[in-house]
Amino acid sequence: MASLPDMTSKPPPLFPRLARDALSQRIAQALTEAIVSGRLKPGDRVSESAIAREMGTSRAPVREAGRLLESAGLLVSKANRGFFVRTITADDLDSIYELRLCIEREAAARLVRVGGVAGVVPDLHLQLDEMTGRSADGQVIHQIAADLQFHRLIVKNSGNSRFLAVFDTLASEIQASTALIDRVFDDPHKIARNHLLIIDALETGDEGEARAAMDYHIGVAREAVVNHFRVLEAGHPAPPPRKVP
Amino acid sequence: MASLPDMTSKPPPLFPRLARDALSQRIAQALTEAIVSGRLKPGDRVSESAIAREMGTSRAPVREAGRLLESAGLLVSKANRGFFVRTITADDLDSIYELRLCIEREAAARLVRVGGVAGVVPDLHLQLDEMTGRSADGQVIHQIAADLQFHRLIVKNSGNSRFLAVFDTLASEIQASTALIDRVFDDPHKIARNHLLIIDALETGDEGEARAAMDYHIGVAREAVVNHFRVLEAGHPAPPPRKVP
DNA sequence: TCAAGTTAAATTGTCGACAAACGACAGTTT
DNA sequence: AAACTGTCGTTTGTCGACAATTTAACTTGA
Repeated sequence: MASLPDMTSKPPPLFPRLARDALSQRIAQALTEAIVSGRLKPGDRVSESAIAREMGTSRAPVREAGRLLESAGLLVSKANRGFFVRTITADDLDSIYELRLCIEREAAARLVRVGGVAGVVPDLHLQLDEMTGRSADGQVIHQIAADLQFHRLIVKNSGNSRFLAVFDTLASEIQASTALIDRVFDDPHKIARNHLLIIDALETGDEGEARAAMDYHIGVAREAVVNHFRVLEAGHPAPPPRKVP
Repeated sequence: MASLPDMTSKPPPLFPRLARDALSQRIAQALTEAIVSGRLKPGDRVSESAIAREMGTSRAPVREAGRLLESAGLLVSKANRGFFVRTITADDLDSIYELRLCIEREAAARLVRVGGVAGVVPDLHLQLDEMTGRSADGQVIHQIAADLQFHRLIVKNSGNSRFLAVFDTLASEIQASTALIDRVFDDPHKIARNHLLIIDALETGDEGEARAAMDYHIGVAREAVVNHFRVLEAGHPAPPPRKVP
């Protein structure tokens, strides 16, 4: 369905009508890219005027982009001080993973309940290939992105839009925080095998199985990531904020 | 515990830091009040210029307030069209309550786990009094607010800051949607009794008991509210948007 | 009468400018 | 020497104005 050409509206949406408002969004995207890639580090100041100067726009759209990323959890704003890249502690990450666990556990169960498993399994396999492919060329960031995308597919197809909204927020925070990590935790093929277990659990058609698989999978990731950050914090007790354009 | 004076931090926050940025926030608060009180109805347009004219400010802070409420889920923005009061469907509410269930179930269990029950029970009883008091004078809106506040206390003291962040978003959406309701679902004293059951469960010190109590309590509310909205939707298939200053 | 095309009004997106607020540094006092 | 106070430069919060877009109102034609 939804594949028939729509005769009622204009013929070709050839060029995706780029709304004027897109300016804020493009700025937001550029900032996001800078954060998840690690060019902007936690605690760094994000100056409205500096960004505006660099990008050749006024401060207004930069401000909007900042607010956008603030609600996405990538930036924080101090009154009369401006925006700063959010500093994420190990405790924060633990809270994030605990919430993520609640969401994804239910999402997996819900996906089974509404009978949407068969529809997503092919996409899940595709995403898995992407994941192992990315890890081959040492692109840790892209590998993590593909990993999150795998989980996102499950959440999205669970049918609860709020689950997806929360997941997206958490995912961007996780992606941003893992920008500091330069090594993979596990052998890529082992990770792929773990994800296969999730698919298997989904295909049993048992809600309890699906929940349990998610519980285990995310629990493992949680422990690994949080521990990694705890030792990082032990080494860098208070990283001094850098001034970045 | 948590009752000893904290010697490590500054003594008293004697004067509460009043930031200049408060302007946007005051506008946001005024808009929120208008929405939850029902003066602004779902689908209504919220014009930047009109609001700015009325409040005697420029459009910039109004815009910020709009973005703030957008991330809070009270408004939606269409490109080049401005802000509109979010229309919430029965399905939306069902999704919201399902998410709320996930959060609060874990929050209750977590509260028990970290041993914070004794610290909040007195506050919970105070909030319960507030709730029954409000319902006496027919202030349904305030009663619902007090109800949400009760639940918020539990979430807040659970110790996971993300739980609270999500809950606050959901709470404001619930509060806004229930602005359309003009009658109480249940006898106030029955509601109070139901909340007492939650307190009892928390005091058993058993995580499973706490979870189960929340499951039941929120499940009942979910069914009542969602059903109420389904019949509302049957009557008002597509309420036409009103133009409001 | 209704439909489509055209014009006018209103509203948003963006811009540059101004004043208040903050952080830093220096000077003064105890 | 330490702490407080005053000044200075930088950055944000806010403002009014302009350009682009949408909405409506109006005209025209079948």
